[in-house]
Amino acid sequence: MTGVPRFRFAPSPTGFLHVGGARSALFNWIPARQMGGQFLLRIEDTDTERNREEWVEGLQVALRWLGMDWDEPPVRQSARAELYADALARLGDAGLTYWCDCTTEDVQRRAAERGGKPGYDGFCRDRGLGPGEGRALRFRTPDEGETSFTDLIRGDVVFRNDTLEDFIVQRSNGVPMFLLANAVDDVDMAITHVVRGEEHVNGTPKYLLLRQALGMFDQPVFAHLPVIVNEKRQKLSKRRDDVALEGYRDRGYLPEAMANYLVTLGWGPPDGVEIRPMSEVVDLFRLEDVTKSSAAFDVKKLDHFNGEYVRALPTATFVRQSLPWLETDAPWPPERFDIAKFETLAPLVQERVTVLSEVPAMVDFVFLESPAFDDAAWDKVMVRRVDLARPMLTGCVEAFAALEHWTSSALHDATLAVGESLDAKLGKAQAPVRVAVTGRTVGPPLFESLEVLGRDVTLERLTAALARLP
RNA sequence: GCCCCCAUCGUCUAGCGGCCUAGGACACCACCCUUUCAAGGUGGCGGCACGGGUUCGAAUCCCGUUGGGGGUGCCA
Repeated sequence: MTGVPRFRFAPSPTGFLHVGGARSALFNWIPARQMGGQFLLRIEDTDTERNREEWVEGLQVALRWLGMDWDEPPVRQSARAELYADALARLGDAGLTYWCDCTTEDVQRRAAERGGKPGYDGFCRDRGLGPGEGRALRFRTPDEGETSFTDLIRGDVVFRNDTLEDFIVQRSNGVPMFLLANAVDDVDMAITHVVRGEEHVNGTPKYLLLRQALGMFDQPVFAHLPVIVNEKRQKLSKRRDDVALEGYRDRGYLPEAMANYLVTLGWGPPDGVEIRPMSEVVDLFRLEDVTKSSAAFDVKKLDHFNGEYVRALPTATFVRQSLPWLETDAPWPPERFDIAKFETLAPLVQERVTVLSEVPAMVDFVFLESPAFDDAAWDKVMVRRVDLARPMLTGCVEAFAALEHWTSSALHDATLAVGESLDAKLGKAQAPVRVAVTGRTVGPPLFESLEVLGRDVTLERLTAALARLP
């Protein structure tokens, strides 16, 4: 293999990019960048009934979001029919294909009759059928010998050719099948490294046979990645599992955190430092080091990564990144949002969220007309401890009103003093004030929050809460 | 059924015959810090699936068992 290494990610646009696909893309992009090679995109959209144009765009948006770029315009299989037709003609001329009019039902029935073994039995191999309605083209696999390849992750993999059934290369509607298009394109695109999910291992000998039949005897370097599974150890499924990358983006996961986490699924850096910039991963990564066993997608760990990345953000960036959750679909009327107030609280909020979608709930008390009271919080602090809540609130109304300077430290001291007069430590004493003003028992530091809120609103809320006390 | 593959804490991993009394991370528990909650700090719990070999010595090599996964489409 000469020239620069060429990797490719070849998704089928049948849905959102899912985490497994994203990791496959990453495991192509990373070594490509490390080796100074190229990373290419190929849209495998031969099955027109299942493809949708919006997914094609969505795939690219998601890939870019994760920080990947590609070196040539994406190749669209739907636009390369002549290439496949030509390859098919060559296979036909070489006598390596034949027409078959068996339906799926025929094949299954015969398989059941001879002992429940699925797979095509070569029924039409020597019937000499010509093209026609309802007839698909099959590739004649060798009856003897074996086909093998070397896999960076799995080592040598060998298949006996007689275990390979004659497979379809062109459907009866004239559209070429995956394996054919895949093989033709990899040759045409001069792909040197095929990195993909382990679900493709069984198809690899067929792919290789096709390449050979087309005159390409050099093999690409293979790396079949272990599948990503759910907590029940099953392959991640679009229907069953939460796998859409867009979903994570919409919940406020940062792309850097997502990409970083994905990379730790099946691979670990030699020094054990998992959270690190992608540039370092590019330096350290080796396909040979990828694990052979499947890895479970662990949202808890992803959350941890994301929290780390969120906290590492410069505050200004955190503010900017949070804006989508604050300006649209926020629980308050848009005109009540005040970015200056948010900026003041931002550093405190930043330390307390793991995903950006949690930001609004952290600051909603600032922008809501009146706080959104949490029933459990109200009951716990205001009802069950009304003995403390009433004098606390009463004392704070008076003390806060008398404050010379409306600052967090002055508010702290005043609250502390009121609490001490009631023999309550600050931890207990601040609770009724917090619930009265924010509606919750948890949130950003209280006195900074009150400072941002202002004296008028604070006193108003304390008074209102007092009136609601049982 | 057949084909391919896998097997270290609950999870992600390090380990490539002696450095392993098996290391790290997430989660969990405890404590510290503390105006709530986080964050942070300290400590703890917890694993080489099993059985045979090979070897002076095995988590590491070989075989088997068991368990698990992927594939088996006129999807990709």
